[in-house]
Amino acid sequence: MDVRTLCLGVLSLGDASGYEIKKRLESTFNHFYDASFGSIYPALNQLQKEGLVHCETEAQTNRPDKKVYNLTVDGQLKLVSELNNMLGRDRVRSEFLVAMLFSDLLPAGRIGDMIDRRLDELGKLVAELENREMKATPAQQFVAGYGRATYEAATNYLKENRYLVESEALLAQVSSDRFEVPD
Amino acid sequence: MDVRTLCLGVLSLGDASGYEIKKRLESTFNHFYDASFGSIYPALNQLQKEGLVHCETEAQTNRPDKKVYNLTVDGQLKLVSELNNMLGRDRVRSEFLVAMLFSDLLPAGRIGDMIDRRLDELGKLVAELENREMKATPAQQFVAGYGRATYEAATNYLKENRYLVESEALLAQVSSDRFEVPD
DNA sequence: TTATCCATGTAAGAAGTTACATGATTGA
DNA sequence: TCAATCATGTAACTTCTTACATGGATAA
Repeated sequence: MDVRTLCLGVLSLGDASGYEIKKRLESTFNHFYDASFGSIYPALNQLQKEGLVHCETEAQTNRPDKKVYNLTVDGQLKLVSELNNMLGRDRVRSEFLVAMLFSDLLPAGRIGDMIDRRLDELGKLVAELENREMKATPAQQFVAGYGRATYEAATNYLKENRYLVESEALLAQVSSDRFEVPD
Repeated sequence: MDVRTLCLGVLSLGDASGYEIKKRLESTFNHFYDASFGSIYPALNQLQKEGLVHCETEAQTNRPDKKVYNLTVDGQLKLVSELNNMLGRDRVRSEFLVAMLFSDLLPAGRIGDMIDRRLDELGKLVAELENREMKATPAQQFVAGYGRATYEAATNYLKENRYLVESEALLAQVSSDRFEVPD
């Protein structure tokens, strides 16, 4: 999945400029995909060259012309074909889990802070997704609900199991076999 | 988080060669990080230049010498410092969710297949994590359990809500407003 | 008055993957 | 007989991010 396909997807929901595509990614794909302007603008130009999108320019005063893109028939077909080939596995990059894995190298208080921060983030994500589920098509509800379900599970898990990485007693046992504390 | 820090982390659990680091990533970090040989070997050489790891070469017959790495004191300090700065957000890349978001552009049967495949993958991940939780330190249990909790939540969610993207009736309503079916 | 919104684009750089080179041993 | 395991490394390539260029209008 590259930014080009992502743009085709957003455009299938309605015509948009590069700027608007970025905004819509933030509000709809937020929790499982994103892209910067530096990748979106070149992607759109390339899609246009390939005839997958069509562009109409609206003149504007005091700022660059707004270029509104829409899918061509070829673009629609391309999107469907890409969707059919989405067999890739999900990939997660979690600095939080890395830190937790090595929690015995950090002070217990620091771990507690990290978990609190994470719970806070999860709470915000859940609230946002709940809100999003209201004004959405069934497919959008499904995807937002999927995110909410996993975030809620993560929240509960953290609350119930944080003692595993915060207990000084457990930590001492393990870390004595690791780095020796210098004098 | 780059591959260099990942290598420092694995080495903090015990000395290892580049090859072994890859294997341990697969068995321990599998569900939230990975790296290829093409990034691990250069990372180790760079870490050695910086004095963060030390290397001992074991001669072998019929294959390249095995280079076993271990953390230096500087390496240990660097790892702790990196762990303290892990404030980055989790990022998920899910082709599955992208496909679901645009499910009204695909035949309902295809969506069903994708969900079945996904349930299968999730089942395998849960089984593997359950197994891993047995023979692990508290921190490793915590991280494996976190993964298991979210995968189980995803599994239940998919089973209970798949109708949202599989129902032909719902699909027809929505997609009639999107692409027109050509003759 | 400072930040954010709008609006597009380029260039340099970071960070990684894939594919290749080499090649014996072992298990299915 | 075919694939996987062990073992390191390089080079080409892909892909994306960050920072910059430009700059008025508007909201806090």
